[in-house]
Amino acid sequence: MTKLLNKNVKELLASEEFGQKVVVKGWVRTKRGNKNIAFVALNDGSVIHNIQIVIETASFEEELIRKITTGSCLCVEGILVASSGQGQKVEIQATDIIVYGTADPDVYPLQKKGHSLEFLREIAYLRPRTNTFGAVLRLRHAMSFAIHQYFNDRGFFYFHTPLITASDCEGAGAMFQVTTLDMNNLPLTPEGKTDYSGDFFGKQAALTVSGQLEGELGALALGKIYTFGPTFRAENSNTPRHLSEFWMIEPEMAFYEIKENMDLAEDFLKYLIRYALENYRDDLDFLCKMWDNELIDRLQFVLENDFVRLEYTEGVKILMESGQKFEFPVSWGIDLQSEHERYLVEKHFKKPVILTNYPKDIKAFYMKQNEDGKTVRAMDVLFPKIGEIIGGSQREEDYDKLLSRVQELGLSQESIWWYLDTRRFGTAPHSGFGLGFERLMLFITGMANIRDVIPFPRTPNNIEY
RNA sequence: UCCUCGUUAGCUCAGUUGGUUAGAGCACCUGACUGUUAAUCAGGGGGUCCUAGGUUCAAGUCCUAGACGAGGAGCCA
Repeated sequence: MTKLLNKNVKELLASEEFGQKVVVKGWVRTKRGNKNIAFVALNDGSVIHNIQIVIETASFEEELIRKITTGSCLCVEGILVASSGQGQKVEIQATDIIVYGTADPDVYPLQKKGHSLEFLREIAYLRPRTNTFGAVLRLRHAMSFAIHQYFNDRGFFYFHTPLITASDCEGAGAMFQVTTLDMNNLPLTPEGKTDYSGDFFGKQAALTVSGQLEGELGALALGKIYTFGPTFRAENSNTPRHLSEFWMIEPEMAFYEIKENMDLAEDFLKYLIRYALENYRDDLDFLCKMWDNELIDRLQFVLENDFVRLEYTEGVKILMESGQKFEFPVSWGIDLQSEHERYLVEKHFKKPVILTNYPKDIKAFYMKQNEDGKTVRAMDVLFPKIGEIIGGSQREEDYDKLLSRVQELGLSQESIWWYLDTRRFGTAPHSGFGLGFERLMLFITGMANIRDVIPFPRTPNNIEY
């Protein structure tokens, strides 16, 4: 029995076992040639590059060769040889070909020439087969893996927070309701409101908008934890930076103060960038060439430079003294607009900026209050091109301070009694932050629209695939 | 949700002050070419000009409404 080398395209391209009999399976990107010889560029998703299959047409049925069109799927048996052509080092001289699946050229939407990203979004079920999405999706995997690796190596535990939560919890944005009630015949309370007592959970429930509050419980038991899971926002946001369903990484650390929190955020982001550059350079080079010529330089730059650490008050001062005309005027106490963040990051410092100590009135109730009575220990990491990539803070661990803040803001104590209780039982200083995974992917890939860094984007009015 | 722009062949787009039968490149099909590199060359087929109304002798072109898409803003990650 002949020994067959069953390797993927990535492995075959790196192989030098010329003369070896091999089998390769994949999808046809292009076919070209003439009456006597055909060249097929075959890709199996393992790597951005294709392997060239050389077909002496005389050795095969004409009908078989006709079936080999862009998008069709093949199993090719052949000999791995050094290429006599210019474009590649190795190629496969085909001896046997099975067409697993044809792709009728009249109706197959993907062509071997360029498509717009907007068009590819309309055929999201096929776009993973393109070079661009192959690269993006391999990098998406790489970043997922590197995130687990980073935290695992540093003693963090992966902590699973619930996706379905009681809905009247505080926090960001509108929520998607989860119910098994008959929407066409809702039970009503005597006051005429929906009666949830007969609903699946016996009360109103929704998809989570953040795992942070539960994550804090984990940190106050296991020390250092991180979450990495989907979150859901029912906001009607139509921008290149927002999704209705996105993935978030939320580390939470007992005994970390804001400074250590910042150090972790910076080290973490640099680790991920370095991981991509060192392990997925081919995909980055492709994306750099095709979509964003400054991608590699920008990644290198962020990697090599310290992030600027700046207090909100200082930032506001810089903005007010800048002489720059802003659409929204700057004064102490305002929430910074995109234009302000962009000015600080892209014009003034030309580096990533970590902005800290925001006015308490524009930040969440759980952030640790500073002694000045005006600010809280929040930190936002601002990146060039995409703006806020991380938001985090040291958490308020003092029960009375936290409770008074909850009351000030008129939040419902009943729904987060368990969260407040952590400050009654063995409370500890702790900190954490949230990283939007797709925001990270925008930065890593250089893609401009967040719908192009997730396989199946969920946005208002978009749920076909 | 607000503002701006857009929607013409499978894809990317052109289409002049409203005027005869709506064009190009690529893709596809046919043919040519002994090794191509998003192959090349020649020929061919392919259109609900987003939808519905309206103005006009005449609408892809002007008006109104709607649908969809993109960019910016807000919300945020």
